[in-house]
Amino acid sequence: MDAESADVQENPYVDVVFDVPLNQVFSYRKDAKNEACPGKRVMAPFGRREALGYVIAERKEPPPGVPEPNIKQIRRVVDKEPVFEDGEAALAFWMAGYYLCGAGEALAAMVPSGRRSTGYASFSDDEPEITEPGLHLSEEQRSALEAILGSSPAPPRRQESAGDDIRNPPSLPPPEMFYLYGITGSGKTEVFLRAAEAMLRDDKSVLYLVPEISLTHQTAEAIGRRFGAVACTIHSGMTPSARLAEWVRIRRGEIRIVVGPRSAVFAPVRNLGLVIIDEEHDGSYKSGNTPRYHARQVAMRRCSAAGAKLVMGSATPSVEAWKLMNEGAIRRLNLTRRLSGGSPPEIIPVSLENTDGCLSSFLKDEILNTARMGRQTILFLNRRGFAYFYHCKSCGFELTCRNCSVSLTYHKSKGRAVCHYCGYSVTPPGACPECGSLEAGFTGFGTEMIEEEVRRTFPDLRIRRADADTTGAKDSLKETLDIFRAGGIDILLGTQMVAKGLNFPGVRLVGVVMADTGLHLPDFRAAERTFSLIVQVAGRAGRYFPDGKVIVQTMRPHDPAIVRACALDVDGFFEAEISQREVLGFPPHTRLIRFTLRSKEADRADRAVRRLAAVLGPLVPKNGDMLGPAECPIGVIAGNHRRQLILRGKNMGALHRAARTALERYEKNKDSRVYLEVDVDPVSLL
DNA sequence: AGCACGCCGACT
DNA sequence: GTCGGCGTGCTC
Repeated sequence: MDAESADVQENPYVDVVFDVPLNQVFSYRKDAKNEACPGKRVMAPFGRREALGYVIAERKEPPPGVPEPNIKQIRRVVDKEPVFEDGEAALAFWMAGYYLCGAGEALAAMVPSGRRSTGYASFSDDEPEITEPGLHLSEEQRSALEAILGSSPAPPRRQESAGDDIRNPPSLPPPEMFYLYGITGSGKTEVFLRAAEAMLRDDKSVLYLVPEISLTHQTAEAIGRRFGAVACTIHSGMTPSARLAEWVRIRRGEIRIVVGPRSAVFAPVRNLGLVIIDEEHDGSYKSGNTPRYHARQVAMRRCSAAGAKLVMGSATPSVEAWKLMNEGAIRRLNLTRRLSGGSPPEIIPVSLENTDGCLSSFLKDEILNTARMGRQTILFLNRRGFAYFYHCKSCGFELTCRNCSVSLTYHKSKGRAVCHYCGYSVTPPGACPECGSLEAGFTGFGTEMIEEEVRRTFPDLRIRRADADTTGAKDSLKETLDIFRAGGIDILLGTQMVAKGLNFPGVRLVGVVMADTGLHLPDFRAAERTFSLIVQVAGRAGRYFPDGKVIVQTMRPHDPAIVRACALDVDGFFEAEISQREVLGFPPHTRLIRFTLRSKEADRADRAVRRLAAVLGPLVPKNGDMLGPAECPIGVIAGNHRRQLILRGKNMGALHRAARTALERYEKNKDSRVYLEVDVDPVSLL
């Protein structure tokens, strides 16, 4: 071990980052056994405790300004072999800069938190690689594939070298990007798979991102069948140690194509050649907690660092992607034709304005017709609750959560009114608590109420509901869908999770019970989401029942988002939406950084947001502005009073600089019991 | 983030 | 007299 002892002499120290909201690197003397090295996790004395840290570098001397005696020693090394490398560390520092978090927080989000990595080769019981005999590609598919593969081979960018380079990520030109824009059933998946295949043949690796939950399994299975041993799914049901084991195999180059949700964008594949983002518009690509990263953004960064290509796909792109396509930064590849040749189903908007109850007579008739034909119906509700609230017709009183400022939703099975944010519940009062009127009660559309109405209206039909409440047991949804597929259910009722049922041939009718739930929300993406939902449902529906019908019930039959969705006028919608966003000054014409402050005590939250506004205000860049301080649209959640400040501008670089100095100057410890959260490129402003 | 230190009020 | 909530500061 001469080399090692020479190394101790050479580099007796290591630089470590921790999973804390600090933008700082700490140096330590190596552990007694001298196992500490970059890429391993270590336990180190940190303040008055011991904490898990990530070794990002070695060093010859103590860092400037820290005298040797102040330097502590690493206690214990967690991993036998490194679990990340310079490339990942560099990505973590880039994330820290972009998302304004600590580099350690970013690393903690990328590296699985499993126990120690073993260092032993894992069993390989995988089947040999199977490639399905080539189906014929359509003309459109073929030219899309050619475009992706045939474009100029990007020169491999330099390998991130050790040293300070890791900590100061350079800005890089954007990668080559493509968008498979086309309805479901137009064969996007096959193009993705062929492109992946070509990359693997070329000795490169592939990341295949899919939205959380929904499509993960079927895509993963398809890929496993096709690529066998090289494929690997990082499903969310994996234990941390299983995840770490897979992670280590990927890092060793044993696995070269990874399928998984958002976090799979970090998979440490060797020689990355291609990242695929399926259903690019899907909201689950944006992380909901601290490094609030967007997988698309991280993918872009990884691709440009590696000289890899990025291919996205959806029938309803995000407004951001649409704009980049128009500008030419993303090359659009149209898939306009269904492979099965069928045309999209008829989409019929129906007004609910003068309807008593939640089913229009038109929808009722169609359900009956469908049942008489021996076919099946799916009824969609886009969210739990929301419109189902306690309301007094005399005085206008509304029953709201005492912790959160949202309306309570009545759950008949429990006989209680429940808050969907914090779980608080009460027995609903018989008369209005304000004025005593008996003209008070629950109105609106909740899953349960619709179920009841459907049962009342169609006593002879077999009805089943599937949503987060009935699906508590894991396999219950699968079971319901199995019964449905077998024809044992006439009407399937549920939220987006029943979308899978659309693949079943027995389905003829799809009803979106209330398309505009959420349209009134104070969120600049409301129209985009509503539009997307309708088009997705319709698109998926049409794939399997060309003779079928989609009925979209709405309170606002003339709302442009709904009209255009029903006409499947995607271009028209985006054109209107983008100019609307421009008028209002919202993304993608501007960029946003959102600061939310929350506290159990309203006055603390108020004080904090005012102090932050005071430091941020003077730093707002030219041609930018600051929205707030204001109460968040959902002012209270689970007893936390929420305040927000939104920094808006044209140029993210300038916003970053302003935000960073504001965060430095804002002494957050002066507001105890107040929590600050920073969200760069927020998706929702609720 | 955690965690300790040190400062005031209010209790056995 | 001390217990404890709360503001402050620090982490190689």
